[in-house]
Amino acid sequence: MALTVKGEATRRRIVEGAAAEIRERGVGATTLDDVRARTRTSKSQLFHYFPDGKEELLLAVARFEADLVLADQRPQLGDLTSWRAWREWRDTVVARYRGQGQQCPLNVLISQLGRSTPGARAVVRQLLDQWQCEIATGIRDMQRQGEVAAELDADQAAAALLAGIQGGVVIMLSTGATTHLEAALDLGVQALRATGSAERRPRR
Amino acid sequence: MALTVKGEATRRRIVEGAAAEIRERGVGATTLDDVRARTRTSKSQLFHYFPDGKEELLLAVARFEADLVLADQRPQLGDLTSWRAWREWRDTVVARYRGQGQQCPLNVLISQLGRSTPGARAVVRQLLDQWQCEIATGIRDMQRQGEVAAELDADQAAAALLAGIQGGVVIMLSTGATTHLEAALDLGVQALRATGSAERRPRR
DNA sequence: CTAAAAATGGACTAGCAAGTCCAGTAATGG
DNA sequence: CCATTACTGGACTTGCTAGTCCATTTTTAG
Repeated sequence: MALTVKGEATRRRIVEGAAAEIRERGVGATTLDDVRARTRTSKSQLFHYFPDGKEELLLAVARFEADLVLADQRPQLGDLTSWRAWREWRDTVVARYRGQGQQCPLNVLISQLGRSTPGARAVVRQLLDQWQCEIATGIRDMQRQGEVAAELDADQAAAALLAGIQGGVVIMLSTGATTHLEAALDLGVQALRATGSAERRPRR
Repeated sequence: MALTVKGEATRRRIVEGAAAEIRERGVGATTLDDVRARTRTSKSQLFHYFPDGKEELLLAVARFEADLVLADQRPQLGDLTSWRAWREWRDTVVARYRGQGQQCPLNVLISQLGRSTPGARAVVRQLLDQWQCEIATGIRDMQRQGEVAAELDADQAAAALLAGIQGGVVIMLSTGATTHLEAALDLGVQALRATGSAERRPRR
């Protein structure tokens, strides 16, 4: 079943429309008919491009959203090579999540899509993995520059930072404020910097 | 509509059964018939005790779960008056979430119930508020003892810690591991302690 | 140009889930 | 007691949603 140019475009339109619909109304409230109406397609088209129906479509949406989440942090994430870059990354993340409010790809993916099927869960795991890996790479770079203590476990620190971001976003969706997200990022980065400036007085 | 003793018991049975069902299968997959079967009740009983139907029942479940989340952290939370107590609290939280695996009241509340109605969202907000407040109280206590730097913003630190916990739990639900939760708690507490032992060299 | 493959439209089905209704049984209180 | 109120059982209705089916149009490739 090779896709023609037209078919490819239709398929993309369906995925993007479904993603938008889900962001606006939640996965539970989104029906295939909603997607159909929004993307100006017919039932048969939906099942033509996603033979396994809704489940397959949701998986495609999950992949789409996962790509978006990381893309939204480019180019800063992946180039955390100075405290200035860290600052810019922090600002980018905060601005992104403050701006989009309730319509959050990350939340849709992790809390809604990621719960349903093993496939979607794998997509989530891969996203988290990559995300954490890029943060850890940034930390190691700062260690190489002597800005962060060499003894510090970069993976653990990246894990904590990532957890703070996830939690900050989750909380934002309930409170509407980015306070917690900012606190987690600010204190997380601050803790990293502190290890560097304390180099002179090693504990052991 | 005053409740008799029997009525009270039935009502409670419904809420608890619904909560368990939702924890096991998710809110989206839980139907009133599931609850009915599990609690050995009839349709008319469900609507007798929750005239507004499913929505009202879900709100009751949300309140129930919110109480549980904090109760699970007692007595440590609310008595964070020594580093030993902090350590025990950390262990309690980790053990709880490691033990319950996918069946997580906190997640059900925040990610599933909290999305649906304004009422449920209010319940979530109140839970987070109280939680953060108790953490902040613990930090202030440590400040009074000189174990944490006095200049530190206790509310901001509590917010960051809370975000780390939320994120750690969310990540655990995708990965199955408590790595991130532990990293967030450990580094969070460690950062607090570090401010105390650095008292001698105030920055400004 | 023309057959095969891809894409599309939309009616139709089957099943499920929320909510309604009414009839009947316990409990309560004066 | 006995009338009123609370509680229970379960059949029934209504509406929606995923998924099916087939007829038709468009595109592709030889």
